[in-house]
Amino acid sequence: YSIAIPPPNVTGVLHMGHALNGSIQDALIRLNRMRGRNTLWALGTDHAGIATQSVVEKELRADGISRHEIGREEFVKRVWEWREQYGSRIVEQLKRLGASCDYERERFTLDERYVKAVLKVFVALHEKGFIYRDNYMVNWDPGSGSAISDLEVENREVTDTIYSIDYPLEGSDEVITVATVRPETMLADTAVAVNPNDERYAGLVGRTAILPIVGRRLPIITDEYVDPEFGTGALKITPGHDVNDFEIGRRHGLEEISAIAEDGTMSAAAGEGYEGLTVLEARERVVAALRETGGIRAEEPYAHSVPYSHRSGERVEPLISLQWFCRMDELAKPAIDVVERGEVRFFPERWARVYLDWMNELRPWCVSRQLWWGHRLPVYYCDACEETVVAEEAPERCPGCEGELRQDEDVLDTWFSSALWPFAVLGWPDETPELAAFYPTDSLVTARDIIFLWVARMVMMGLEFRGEIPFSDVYITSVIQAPDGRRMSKSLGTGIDPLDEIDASGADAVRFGLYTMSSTQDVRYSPAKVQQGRDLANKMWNASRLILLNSGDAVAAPAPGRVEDRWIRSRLERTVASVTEKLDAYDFAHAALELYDFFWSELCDWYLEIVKPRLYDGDAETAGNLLHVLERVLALAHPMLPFVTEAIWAELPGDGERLPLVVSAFPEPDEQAMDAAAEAELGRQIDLTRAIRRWRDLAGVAAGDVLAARVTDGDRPHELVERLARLDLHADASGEVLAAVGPVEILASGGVDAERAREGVEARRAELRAEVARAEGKLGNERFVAKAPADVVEEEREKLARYRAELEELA
RNA sequence: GGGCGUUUAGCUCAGUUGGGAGAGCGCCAGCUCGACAAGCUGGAGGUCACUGGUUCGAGCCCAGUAACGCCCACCA
Repeated sequence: YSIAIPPPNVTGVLHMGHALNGSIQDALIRLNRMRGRNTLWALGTDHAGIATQSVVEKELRADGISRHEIGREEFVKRVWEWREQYGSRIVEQLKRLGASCDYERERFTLDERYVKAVLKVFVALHEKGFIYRDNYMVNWDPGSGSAISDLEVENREVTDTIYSIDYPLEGSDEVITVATVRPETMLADTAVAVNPNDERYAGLVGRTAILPIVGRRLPIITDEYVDPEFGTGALKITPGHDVNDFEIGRRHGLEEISAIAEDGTMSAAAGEGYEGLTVLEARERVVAALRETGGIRAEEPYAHSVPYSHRSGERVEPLISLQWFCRMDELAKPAIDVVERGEVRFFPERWARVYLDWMNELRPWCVSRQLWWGHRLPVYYCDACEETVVAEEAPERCPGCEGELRQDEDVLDTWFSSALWPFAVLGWPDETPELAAFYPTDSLVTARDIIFLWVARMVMMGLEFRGEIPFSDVYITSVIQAPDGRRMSKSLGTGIDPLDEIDASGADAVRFGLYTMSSTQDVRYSPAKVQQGRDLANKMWNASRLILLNSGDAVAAPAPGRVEDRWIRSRLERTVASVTEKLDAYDFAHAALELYDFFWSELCDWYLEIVKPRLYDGDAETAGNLLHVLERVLALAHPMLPFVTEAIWAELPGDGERLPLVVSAFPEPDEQAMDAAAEAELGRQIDLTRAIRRWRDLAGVAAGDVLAARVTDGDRPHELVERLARLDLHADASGEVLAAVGPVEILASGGVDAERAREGVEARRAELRAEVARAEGKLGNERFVAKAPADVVEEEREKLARYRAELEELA
């Protein structure tokens, strides 16, 4: 059984997402390890190209140094130093959570062997023709000075001014009006397009417009892309700076002018008076120039979505750039199949649809980044003969002309290396024993925001390079929001540090809280659930102390005799079965809550209270039964609450051969111990106890008072009722009967206010009458009796009989 | 523009195949009962967003409406 951890960034610090994710993976790993499976939780960190480079760059800048001053080699050296110093922070933090990763085998995506894997994949995909170099429109992030992929772009709603601009027609006084929110891009316009079916412009097609300011002649062309309903129905075409215009330009063979340079300023192609200006300055100047000539017909505010870099937060500049791309269509096909066939399953299921919808629309992936920190492309150019060599090992000389070779400056997108994680973390491309034993992995536990960035690409690469799926289950965790429902974020000040929570309440408490919060939807962080976990851990400790301090020399052994002993074991085994089932189904919330209910209510509130007197008397059978239950419930709880269970486990009696709980056996539900009769019998005693307690409260009987009572018929209540409901069944049985609760008649005695008792009884009678009326109404409905299933009707009749009986008894 | 999710007790959330609405916290009342006040006992509190439909019966199924949230998308 294996899990490859989603490798945290080396720059990362543990946040609530990691804590949830780690708690879940750890429960799965511990569960399967205890089941005796050969288990690996592979650990490692991600070099995180842009993030890490920015952190180190920022540090340098604080010292007044730019990375360009010290050069690439020195800069990369500094990043490695940074990584040596801080890179293991998050790993240490995972330990505090109790994550039982394989810390001995920690990997890093820039390890020597990992680099080998990345280069091998790049070269192989290049040989297949999937990876190629092209001059193409990319998302340029001026913040990081690099191209980024479509997935690293986020669209934000922005209100800009939309300008309607008149382009004069050549040889006429007429104009054609186009609209734009980016007037500065007109400097690179090379056409005007209209819809082929737009009759308004039919006469203009084939004529020429004159680009204001610049004076360039623009052909008026037709393209289906243009929406005649939108604006004037005429569209200025800027193939160099707009994705759609680029496509249209390629369709029509238009000139591609790059008026904006990669540094975010206007290039020489923008023309005199514009070169060197920032985009915004250029915009102002273009608008001013147009105003002067009356070229602006209208300007109005316009809300639209604009691409921003997910990394740097700067506005993305679409521009044409020479980059390396990876064609995805053929890689996607098998990756679609395995999800459609259910070989890779998503939990919750609906994410499979999201995955498939995206996979069916895959466009080429821009994999090159203009950074220094990362896997440098294994691509070598010969300036002498223009040969390009793609090879894992750098060749000495150009194979064509023996000339000098120059390695490509770019590095790969970080997600390119992460895509190999499930097999590269196990040592691929070497055929290691780990790879043989643990690939494919079992569960991938991750957040939904990287389904495309990471999950999909791992499936594609796993199938391409191992011929096998990388994992069979993908569990998508909830997103944990701040308690007020906002995003948890550092900048908003809404973040909650899991380490602070661990300090305050303990790792088990935080884990329990996170399990109960986990859901199929987003949830708000609930400090109360963490407290519930802290209380449970505390309860486990105290209950264990009670048992261990009073068990003498007893050894764990199920006691056969008493109904309550059989009852608790039956409840235990059902809990074992149910909690296990929930864990296997990734239903951690119910697993945790069912454990809580069993331990708190059934074991502590009822069973311990029932057996206390015998335990104090040194009854070995009772102590043995308790130890038996305790051992099993500790083992059951261990995957979720490792610390407190292990600590108690160490205190259990034994001959010193007891293994640590972490490597002890996980309990299998024992069908033999499930005892419906015992459960029914004790259920009756508990109901009766609670009914009498309720009566006492209604009647205002002081908590400490023992009530005189007697039993009316042969159905004698168990002695536990007498004690837990504080009755004296051996008192003088001749007093006035104040009330009958089931088979128990409560007699008048000094401490009871008879009048108030009557009120209490009357309140209960009113409840019962309402229930009787409800049941009678239902059974009086002929159609219900005729159409409802027989067992439902029968059940209703039994209820009615029961309520009538109690109503009569309650004199 | 398309898709997905959510709407249940004051708060945060559960509610399996339709068959008398649940938990934790909070609230009220009462408890030094030899593990635990981070505890024990009892209790109050809900036209399950809205409208219509199917059904003997709907929190659950169907259709629609509203609000909130998320994802995807090239409309100047």
